[in-house]
Amino acid sequence: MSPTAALRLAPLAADADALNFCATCAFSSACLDQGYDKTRLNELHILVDHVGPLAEGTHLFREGDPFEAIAAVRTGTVKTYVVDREGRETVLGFHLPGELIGLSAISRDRYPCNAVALEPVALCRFSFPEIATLATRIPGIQQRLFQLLSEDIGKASLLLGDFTAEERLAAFLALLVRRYRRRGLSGNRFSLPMARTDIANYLRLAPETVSRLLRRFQDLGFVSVERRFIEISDEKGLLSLAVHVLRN
Amino acid sequence: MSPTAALRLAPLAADADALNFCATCAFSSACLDQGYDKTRLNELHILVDHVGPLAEGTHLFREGDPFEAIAAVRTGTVKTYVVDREGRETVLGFHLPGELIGLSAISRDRYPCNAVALEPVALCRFSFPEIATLATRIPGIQQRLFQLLSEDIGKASLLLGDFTAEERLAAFLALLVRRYRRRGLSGNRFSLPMARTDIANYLRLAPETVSRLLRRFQDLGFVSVERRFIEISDEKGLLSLAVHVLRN
DNA sequence: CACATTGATTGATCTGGATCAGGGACCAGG
DNA sequence: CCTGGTCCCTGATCCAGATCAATCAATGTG
Repeated sequence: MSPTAALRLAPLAADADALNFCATCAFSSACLDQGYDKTRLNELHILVDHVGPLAEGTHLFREGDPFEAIAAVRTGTVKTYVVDREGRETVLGFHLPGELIGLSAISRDRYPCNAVALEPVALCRFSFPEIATLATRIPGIQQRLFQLLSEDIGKASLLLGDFTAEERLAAFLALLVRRYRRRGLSGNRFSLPMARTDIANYLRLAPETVSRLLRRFQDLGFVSVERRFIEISDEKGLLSLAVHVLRN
Repeated sequence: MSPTAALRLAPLAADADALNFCATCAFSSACLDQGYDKTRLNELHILVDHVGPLAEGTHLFREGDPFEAIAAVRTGTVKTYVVDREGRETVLGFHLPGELIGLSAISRDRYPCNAVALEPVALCRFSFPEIATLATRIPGIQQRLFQLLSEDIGKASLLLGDFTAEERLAAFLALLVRRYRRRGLSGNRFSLPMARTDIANYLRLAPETVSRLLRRFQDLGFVSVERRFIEISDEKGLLSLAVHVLRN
């Protein structure tokens, strides 16, 4: 598969393995939660294409590519970003296992940004037209799609307000912990999949500022950082710095 | 109607007037565009509740209110915002005629923010559960809803990147022009419905900075500002300042 | 009318975080 | 082993925009 065509639609492969995984992914779990029968679940699974693993650095799509599919991250981390004409990069988000990519493309016919694997990535790919058609027959799917789209609207919270660098980075880390934990992964001890520069471009900071703040958080005893490895030793402390951003 | 319950569902009033207006609003225009027959259009219109006019300062909903309906602005301007525990306000957006409010509440059962009328406002209100049900029967409606939700995901573009105050304010004004024009309103000469403070809280600036920049834009000959009235005399000029933000 | 209130403007000063500059740690390839 | 290339860290300086402060214009209000 060519590097830039990971979300290009391929012949469907609804094998036992894909089916098994997809019982844990966003859509089919919506079905299971609501007790849909096996026949309907199969209707869903036939739409799912199991992609990857894709090597670090592989682009899932690039800005302007025709929109064909959305995807759920199965393993690994995906960065979405845009680049301005001066070559400066704005990171739009990081997508961890269990999270969706490509929702913002639904309203256009092209992807509005780039998506790249930060580490080896496996995906569940869904043809959007097909899943939308299915959604007209299975209300649970439609409802879940509305929910997922709506969730994404409010996602940028830590970037909206006029917060300090310290508040934004603390919130970023605290949210990472929460997101990993929600998916059953280790929340307090993990490897940051993205470079300092990526964090900086996401939080609108200089990479130097990210470095200095991580050092400060470590001096405060909230985390310990060793290259890309981070251990959250005082989550409460982090949350207390992030309280204005997270508002709870 | 009580001030804080403007989006509370009331007995449906699908009178001739509402029906006439709603031929211009987001959902029914989706139907008309796709040539749906009159029977189906009536199915849609029966769900629409025609609200207002609501006086300036009236809250359509407050953070934490139970989510019941989304709404399209018919006339006037609505500001959505959140307030942190120190009382500082973050403006999430301004909603002009033809634009939707409440989409970010779909994924929860409560509104995640406040919405207030900045000038007298008239709305089209839709019960979300009912329109979702209708969407399972009319694919055009479902598709339009997916589109509208998806559009909102990418909306925050001018707040994401690390742009200068000048770039953000120029982009804000240029987008206002574009949004008014799209709805057939005068794009080059209009009244800013929001206070300087609101613009500042939206763009993460101090109100003083907004004042100074408006003055600078005036000195550059791009606009002329007189209290809340603004005339865009050199749109190209504004766009040239905003080019990094708008990326086209 | 005088008087208070609210929003906008302008000037003076301060500062958080960017930028500039220099190293150091780690890894890959030869 | 060395060597070049990333990525990361740390210190010194600088500046865009915040903050502080004063004034002014417009709109009530009794």
